[in-house]
Order: sequence, then structure tokens, then C-alpha cells
Amino acid sequence: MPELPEVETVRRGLERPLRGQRLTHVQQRRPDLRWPLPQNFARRLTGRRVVSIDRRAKFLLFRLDDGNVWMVHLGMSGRLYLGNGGRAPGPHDHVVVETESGAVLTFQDHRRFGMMDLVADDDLAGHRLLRDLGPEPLGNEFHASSLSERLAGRRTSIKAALLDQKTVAGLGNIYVSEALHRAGISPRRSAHTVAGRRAERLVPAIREVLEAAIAAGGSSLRDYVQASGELGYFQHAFLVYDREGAACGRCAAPVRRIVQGGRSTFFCGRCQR
DNA sequence: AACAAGACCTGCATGC
DNA sequence: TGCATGCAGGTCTTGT
Repeated sequence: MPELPEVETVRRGLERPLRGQRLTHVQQRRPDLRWPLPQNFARRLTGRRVVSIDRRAKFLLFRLDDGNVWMVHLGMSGRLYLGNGGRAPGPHDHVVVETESGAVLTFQDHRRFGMMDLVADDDLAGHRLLRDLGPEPLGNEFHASSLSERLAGRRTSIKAALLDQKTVAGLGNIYVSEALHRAGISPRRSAHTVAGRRAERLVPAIREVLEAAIAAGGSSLRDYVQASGELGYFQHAFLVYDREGAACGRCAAPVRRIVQGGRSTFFCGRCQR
């Protein structure tokens, strides 16, 4: 489900209802997601107060008043939403958390590619899932020279390199296609050739597409919803993703679909070089 | 070290 | 209708 804009939208939606709240009841309804949940997960979360909710790449980081951080990754199909209206949890509602204000936060994930961990704040940067991540694309450390440095010597496609979270953290299959289209760069181009002018175009293209998507509340394709249950609407602004055969928004040539690394890539063969 | 392919898991659309 | 196939927003693990 989620790339950076969707995760950020969820984060923003949770901040007001959850920040400062004590978690009064935690129900863990199965032992594992992608991996086993940490030992005594529900007990360790129960009674804690949420100090802040942050994001790193596609991870949500709930900082708690005992110095620990509750890490949540939504995988492909994970949802984190507020208010289940008192309904009984469904078969894919794996974690249900209630707060002192009566809010109910449900983690639902039918494919179970999602993950959770509970880790001391001091150890967070060294966590195996976070330590190798590249820069945040909306942060100050992401610029043309840092990007081309990370692409130097890499013979794989620029598409594959941008999906690699070590290059830049937070892009996924949708926004890589969209960003490369905005930058006029072919997804098949060898990664190390994206330097100089091309890198200067790619960095703002990535920033702009992510910012526009966040402003639209993310993209709702199949099952993504915001924490509030509302749908994002950035999918209506896609210029290439899932638009095979449709006219490229810039030059009207038909959008093409190819498979790279086993995953669909959409691009315009005329205006992306 | 870098890379491609395989693995994980469920649900949905399509075609026969 | 049933069944097989392929596809889906991610990323870790394995083998070359």
C-alpha cells in the first residue's frame, strides 16, 4: 500500500488524536506479521504515553514515555486507522490499541508484509531496518551531488536504484515511475549515468511529486485509506503509473509498461531519455 | 560489492 | 460455476 506520501499522510492523521495519549489497552491478535512481534509486545505497550509520532522512510515511529520507540511498517497492504466504531475485529485486524480518550487504533494487514518492533530510542539509528537507509528525499541531505555519489559505479537501471532504499529512502513503485517521467529520464537508463544535469533534474522531480502527493492525501489504488478513513486522491494525478496505452501528459505518445526486476514500470518512450 | 531472482501472504480480476 | 493464472503500494534472503 504505502510509499512515503501515504505513510506521511497516516502520520499526520494520527498526530492530533494520539500525541500525548496513554495507551490503555493493547490487543495483539496473532504472534507475527512478517516476523514475530517482540516478546511481551502488548504488555510493554500498555500504559505508555505517546510522546511524538515521527516518520523515517516508510516507517512510523511512535516515541513513548519510557524511552522506547514503537516502529511500524505497513508493508504492501497494511493500514493503520482510527475508530472501528465498536465493531468486532476482522480476521486481518492484527493489533488493536485503545487510548485513554477512547480512540481505537487498528492495524490491519491481509498480506502481513508489515512489521513492528519495540526498540530503545538510543538504539534506533543502529536498528537493522534503519541503519542503511539513504537520505530523506524531502530533507536537506538529499541533493544532486549526494544522489549522483550514491549512483556512481552502479550498472543497474535507475528504476531499480531508486527503489533501493539505500539510494534515497521512501520511494516505491508508483513514485519512481512518476518522478522519472517528470525528470524526463528513462527508467532503463544505467544508474551511474544519472549525474550532472540529469541529477539536477531528478532531485526536484522527486521532491515535487512527493510533496504534491502528500498534499493530496496520498494515492488510493486498492485499499489505502488515511488514518481517518478518507481516501487520498493523488492517483488521479498520475501521469504514467498504471496508464499503459494512455497518452503521455507531456507529448501524447502512448505510455508504455515494461517489467524491471519483476515489477511494472510505466514511462513515455518519447520524452524520457 | 553489486545484482537478479526468490521468498513471504492474501485477495482480486481475468480468461477458459 | 470452478479453476488456473497473473498481478498488487515492500524488502529481506539467497545465490551468482
